[in-house]
Amino acid sequence: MPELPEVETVMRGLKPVLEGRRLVRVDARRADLRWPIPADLRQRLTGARVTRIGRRAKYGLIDTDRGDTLILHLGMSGRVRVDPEVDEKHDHIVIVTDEGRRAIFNDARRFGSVHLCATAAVESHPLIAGIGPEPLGRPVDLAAFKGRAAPVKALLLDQRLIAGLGNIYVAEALFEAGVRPTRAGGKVTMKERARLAAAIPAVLNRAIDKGGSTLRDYRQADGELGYFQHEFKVYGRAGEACVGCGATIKRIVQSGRSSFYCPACQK
DNA sequence: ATGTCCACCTGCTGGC
DNA sequence: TGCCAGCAGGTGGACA
Repeated sequence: MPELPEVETVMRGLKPVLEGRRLVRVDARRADLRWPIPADLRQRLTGARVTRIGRRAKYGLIDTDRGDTLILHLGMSGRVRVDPEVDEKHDHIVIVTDEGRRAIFNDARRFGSVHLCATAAVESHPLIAGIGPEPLGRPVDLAAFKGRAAPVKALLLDQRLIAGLGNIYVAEALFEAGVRPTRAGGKVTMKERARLAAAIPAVLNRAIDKGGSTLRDYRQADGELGYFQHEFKVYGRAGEACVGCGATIKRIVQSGRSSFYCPACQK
């Protein structure tokens, strides 16, 4: 589920559950996900009060009054359930607050991760230090495309250039900008870059808005992909008619991953 | 530096 | 509760 909008949705869902609350129990039910789960997770978090819920790129951030930040990555299949009625396979981390509310991190494929880091050092954490600027709340800068031979799809997926895009929203943003995923970054014109710079936050914000409304409806922090999927214009729609022109959406494989685009609308 | 590929892991779907 | 191939939202690290 997890590109920027899904992570944002999950963290927004956790905010009313965790923020300001004291954690009375934090358990890890296995020793590692993608990376080892900190052995002192329980010790450092039990009894701490959550001061802030945030996000950086696709990382969820939970700050505590002890100066620690829990850094959470959802990987490919990570989900968070709030106050679930039943346990599920792959429930790895359980957080219980002083109000008795529970947040459970479930990740079947275990590509997700959990780290603990001093709050003041989050931006210099090895996994976060190299990440590029956030695409929301400030202009997206695509100057780094200059001179690059790699396909624009690969550049947009590179978290060092822009934070938060994944396979789905890259496809959607490229469609909205009318640019084919195969174009070399350096050959994307200034005009196209400007369209892309506008399309990226637009697509992400629409997805967040959808997630938010679903979140309110279901009172869940479960960022399950599904909110926005009915609004995808190209992703997963190979063989279907383009919503813009009726041409058939194509699927190609770039560096082992699916790309979808309209051969007529995207140049 | 840049571009490309692989590995990590489980679950689901569709074809046979 | 059939089997197998192919697919899936990420990304660090190893290569040329």
